[in-house]
Amino acid sequence: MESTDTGEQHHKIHNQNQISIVLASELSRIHQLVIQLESQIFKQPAFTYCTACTSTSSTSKSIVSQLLSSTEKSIFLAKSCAGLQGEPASSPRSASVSPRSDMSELAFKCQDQQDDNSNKRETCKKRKALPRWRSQVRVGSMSMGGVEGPLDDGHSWRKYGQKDILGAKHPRGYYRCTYRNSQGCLATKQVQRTDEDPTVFDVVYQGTHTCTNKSNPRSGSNIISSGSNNNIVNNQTVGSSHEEDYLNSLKATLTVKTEGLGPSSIGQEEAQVCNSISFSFPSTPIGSGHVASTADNSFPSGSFLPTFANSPATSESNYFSVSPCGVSGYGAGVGVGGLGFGKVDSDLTEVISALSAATSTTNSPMGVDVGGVDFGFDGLDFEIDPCSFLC
DNA sequence: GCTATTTGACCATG
DNA sequence: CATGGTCAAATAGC
Repeated sequence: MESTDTGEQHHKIHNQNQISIVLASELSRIHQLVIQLESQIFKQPAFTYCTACTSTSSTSKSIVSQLLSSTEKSIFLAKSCAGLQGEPASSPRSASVSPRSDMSELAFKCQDQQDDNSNKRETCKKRKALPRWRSQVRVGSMSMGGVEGPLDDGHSWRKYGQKDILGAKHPRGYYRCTYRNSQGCLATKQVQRTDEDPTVFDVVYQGTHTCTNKSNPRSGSNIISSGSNNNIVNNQTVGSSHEEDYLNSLKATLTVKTEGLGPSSIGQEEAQVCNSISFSFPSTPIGSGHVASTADNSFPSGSFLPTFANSPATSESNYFSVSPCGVSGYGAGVGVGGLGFGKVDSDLTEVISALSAATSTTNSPMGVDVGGVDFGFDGLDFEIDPCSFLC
């Protein structure tokens, strides 16, 4: 199998190097942007946070410092992957590749199991290898009808399950695209009411819409939180327009909170990263830690307008979130996600993919809003401002 | 009758 | 084994 793909692999490697070079360049840009952000932050008497945030400037300073450090590491890693500095550097995580990091493999495995196992289930229950991103949605806007008001994120969702989550007071609702069967749209989302604020829902989107049907987007909810995403693959175009809407909304009120974005692991702070996108790795299930929901099953089946605002920075999780922009196919798809660092460093690949997606938009006319970027390669937690993800 | 939701069970994963 | 994600039969609503 490998022998037959030699030429293709060479081509991939070549592309990988090129991409890595570009990545390094983009990371350098991020680095510069962080520096600019640093100067901007400390230029202002009071850094602007969302209402839910209470970070201190000292924390911000610390975070910026970490960002600078991490971006430098990222640049180094990218260059390493490009062969510019010899052996590719492996992230701390790369050594232990999550079994879920190789999604295409899972897909095949899934298929195999379908063949081997009984026909009890027609469909595979393996965790989906789809791009993910998280949003926190405030639905309590009185002017828009309150918590139970009609909400719509631009797509039709059908609830297919609900589950009580350990440690969460509120059950998590599982939704999939209404047009899953008719159009094969695999987009799903999980909705869970947050513990801190009953009007805030933590929405985790998985997969992107390939359906053409869209309901009329409403703007009743306030985007207060961030998107997160993992398993990034690039070139996603279909079905991402609503995410762009989110981002557009986001741009209007972008604020940043850097508290709690500390290095890896401890992460008990309920850092709410306003309008930032958090990157984590898929090796850890999402939302187990911070998606404390409060408790009520009344999830508007329809929709929430994901407001990229506060995402409980699941610093302990390996959740990798990024704007849906730039997210695309999966499995055999390549895109930047197919950077091809291969299984050797699939997690890193994801990071880089996301970063690439993020950095690809730093030239946005909107300017660069590097909300919170936590390139902690120790913990590999990334926080990137969604405004940078405009497609 | 059709479509959406609820809910218990099944299954993958760690 | 505990937990989370999904399925699908039962049920509800239009």
